[in-house]
Amino acid sequence: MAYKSLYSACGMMPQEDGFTTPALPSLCKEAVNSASSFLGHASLHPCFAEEEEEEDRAASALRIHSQAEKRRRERINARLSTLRRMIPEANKMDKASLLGKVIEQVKDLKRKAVDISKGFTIPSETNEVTVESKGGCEITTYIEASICCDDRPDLLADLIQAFQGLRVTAVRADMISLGGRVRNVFILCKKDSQQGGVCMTSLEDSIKEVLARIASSDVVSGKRQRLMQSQYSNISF
Amino acid sequence: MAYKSLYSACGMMPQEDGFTTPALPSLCKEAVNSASSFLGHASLHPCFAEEEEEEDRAASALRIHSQAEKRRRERINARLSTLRRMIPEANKMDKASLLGKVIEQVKDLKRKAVDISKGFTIPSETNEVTVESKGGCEITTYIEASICCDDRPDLLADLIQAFQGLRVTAVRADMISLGGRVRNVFILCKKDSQQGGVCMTSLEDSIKEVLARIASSDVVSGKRQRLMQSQYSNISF
DNA sequence: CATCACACGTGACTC
DNA sequence: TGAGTCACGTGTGAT
Repeated sequence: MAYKSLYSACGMMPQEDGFTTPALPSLCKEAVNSASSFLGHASLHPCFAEEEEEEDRAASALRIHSQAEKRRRERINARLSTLRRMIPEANKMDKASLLGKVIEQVKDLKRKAVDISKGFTIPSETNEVTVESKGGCEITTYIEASICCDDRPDLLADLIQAFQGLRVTAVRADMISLGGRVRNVFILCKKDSQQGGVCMTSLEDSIKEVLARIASSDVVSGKRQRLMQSQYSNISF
Repeated sequence: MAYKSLYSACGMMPQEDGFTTPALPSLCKEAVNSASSFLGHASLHPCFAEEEEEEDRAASALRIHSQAEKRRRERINARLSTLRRMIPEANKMDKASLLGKVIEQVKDLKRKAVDISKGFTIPSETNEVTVESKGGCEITTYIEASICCDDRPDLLADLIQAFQGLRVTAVRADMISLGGRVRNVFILCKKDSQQGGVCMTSLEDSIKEVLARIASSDVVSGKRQRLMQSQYSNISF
């Protein structure tokens, strides 16, 4: 009975959904016609006569099935084209390549978001100093230096003075203060382009040493009351 | 001739790829057998005899075609699976719903990234000062103040001093310096909890005035050479 | 029972 | 022409 499936409901072909579909004329109607005429030609067997009444039901079931499947395809393809609209220059790409680009995008956005919000972590209770060399471009290299310590009015001035003394300049700085504690993250690079003058690791060590000294010099009393005074701290991904 | 497509190469069914496929047995072989036997029954037409030799080629063409199509499906589904792995709790979702979630994720990440990097826009050529009251929580209100001007060594010190004079404190600060220009964004709140002491709009006006004065006081010569010294500036979405 | 979602094979089209 | 992509209809299992 499998050839019965050739009696599909190709009678209606909506096909007026032109968003990305190349509007195939779907020549299966001819196929059905030729096959049915051939079978009609071979309908000399009387054993096929009593199946006429259930063919209608089967045919209508197949028709609504194919319509549902078409709707499903349209749903998926609609999502796919809005996704294609969101990805730069993905207008003429395979579905697979498009999805690959989407994966890349999501990974990239997540990584960027984490990178950006790295310096936004809430200041911790313990003093912390990290110095880390970042890649940078081929001309200059960058150093990411972070310090987490008690806040005080002249902390920033001390840091600036320290950077000037080390002949590095901050091209990027993030500071978040919360209840007496502060966390600063700087992206530093060498001041004048005296590349290769001093060893990179020794410069990092110097920065680390200076920052540690600044962090531990709490002039004011150690602990102040901690109050959640900033809504800008809970950036979660 | 469309029924010729029933002679497909269902003889080999690899089907050993089980990652997500429920391993359908693909009963089209029965369909082919029944159909072919039926056609064999009706092969009383001698005009079908000379087509035997080209049926092999057509069959093999169909086989490699279906194999290629299977590979294509596998590629798409592999991307879909990795995408499903990246979206939280999308393990049991339709393809369409999964793609919807992906769209949502991408939009959300882009929006968050833009929100975060709002203060991180590259310093512009013209001086700009904006002061804007942000919502904050019910206890304190925040003021977002940004200044874009020429960079100079004591700019930060001037700003800090100005904020101290206005009795506001920065709970959050972003600074980006690019080629002699700098853009600073501060989230300010009143220093000691003297709420309602001064009118909010007059405080904003004072901040704006002070920042404008600081921005326009270029002690050094106006234009320095602009060099692209930071990779952290071109955050594009 | 119907409905839904999936994989499959196939015809049409493009490069 | 041959490899690759797409939409389509269909069979099938799950809910």
